[in-house]
Amino acid sequence: MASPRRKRSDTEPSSTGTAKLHLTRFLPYRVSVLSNVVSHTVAKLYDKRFGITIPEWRIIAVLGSGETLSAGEIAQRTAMDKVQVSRAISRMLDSALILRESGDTDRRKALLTLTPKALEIYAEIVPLALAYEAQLTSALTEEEATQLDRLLIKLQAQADQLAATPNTP
Amino acid sequence: MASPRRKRSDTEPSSTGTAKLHLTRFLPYRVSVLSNVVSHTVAKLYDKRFGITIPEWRIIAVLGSGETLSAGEIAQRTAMDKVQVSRAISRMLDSALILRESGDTDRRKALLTLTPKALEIYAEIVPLALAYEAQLTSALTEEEATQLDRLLIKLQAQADQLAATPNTP
DNA sequence: TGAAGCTAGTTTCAACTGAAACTGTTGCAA
DNA sequence: TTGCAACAGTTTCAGTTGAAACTAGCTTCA
Repeated sequence: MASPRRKRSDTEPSSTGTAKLHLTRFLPYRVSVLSNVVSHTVAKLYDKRFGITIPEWRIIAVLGSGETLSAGEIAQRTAMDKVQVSRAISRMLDSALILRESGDTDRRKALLTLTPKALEIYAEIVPLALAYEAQLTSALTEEEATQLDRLLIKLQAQADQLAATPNTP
Repeated sequence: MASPRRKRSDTEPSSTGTAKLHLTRFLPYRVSVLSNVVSHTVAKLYDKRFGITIPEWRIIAVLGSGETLSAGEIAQRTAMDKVQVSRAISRMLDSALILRESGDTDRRKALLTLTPKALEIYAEIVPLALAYEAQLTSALTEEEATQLDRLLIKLQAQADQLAATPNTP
């Protein structure tokens, strides 16, 4: 493998002082494009066969083990905001995918459980989802898959931290 | 490093026939969450200081070198659809960030160029964008960054192919 | 107690989105 | 030529989104 003397960076300070940027090498752009294609493909999978959206699928995914959670807990685990969760839940109530009963100790918290119908969907979707994931990673070696796992964890941690930082003054 | 005997997969065929899935280990979900955080952070960067959206920024990015492109070419290079591009352009015309003149040879194609004002924004944003990218990858070693690059390319290629495949019959 | 301030979840509003329909332009073929 | 399919870009429509305001229930502490 030829190894370039120095990693060719996007930065090109150039005598004029104007740095250049190639979108196709810009990490945020690349991640966004990848995410779009993947989400779109996966959404088609869910929607076509079961008529559910990604937020609904995520809720089914976290409740799929039979657990009972509040809307807030679902929001945390699915990385969605509470508005999104609220709306997905109301759709799922309409389509009888979820049961809601208010808690005894705290009546603000609604306890949410999947209906048998939703559990069936879960049981059907999971293999499809995993099959897609397997196909996606089939282009990688076992070692690369492990690397990917580690890199994603690191990037996510760093992205979270940078997002939390108010603003580089 | 302890190496697990076998990669612990999400699949859990289990005697009942119901596979399980942990959202937090599901690649499409992970990529989506990462993309959201990153995009959100970056959008704040653009929006706060320059009042532009991500589509507008992308257009500025591809035209930033001074090139003249048609809307269709912009759509291709930015991975946005033509509707998104059309709308971004009309906003940019309003805010005097872009110039449009119809081509001589084909009057359907509008030739688009950035105004000096937009070029200034470009010159200001690029360092900020690159700084963010640098911070994001600062958690990685040089080698890891190279791996990431390779993995993203592979994943994108595979995702594109799977998206193109009509439907696994 | 009970006023003030949390927290959980919902609603509202204005902006954004994608798919499909549409307008105008070009190229090709009869 | 004219007629028609293909193409570039725009508009429409119906739905989705996120931020902020709001309602309702809980907690604290004077």
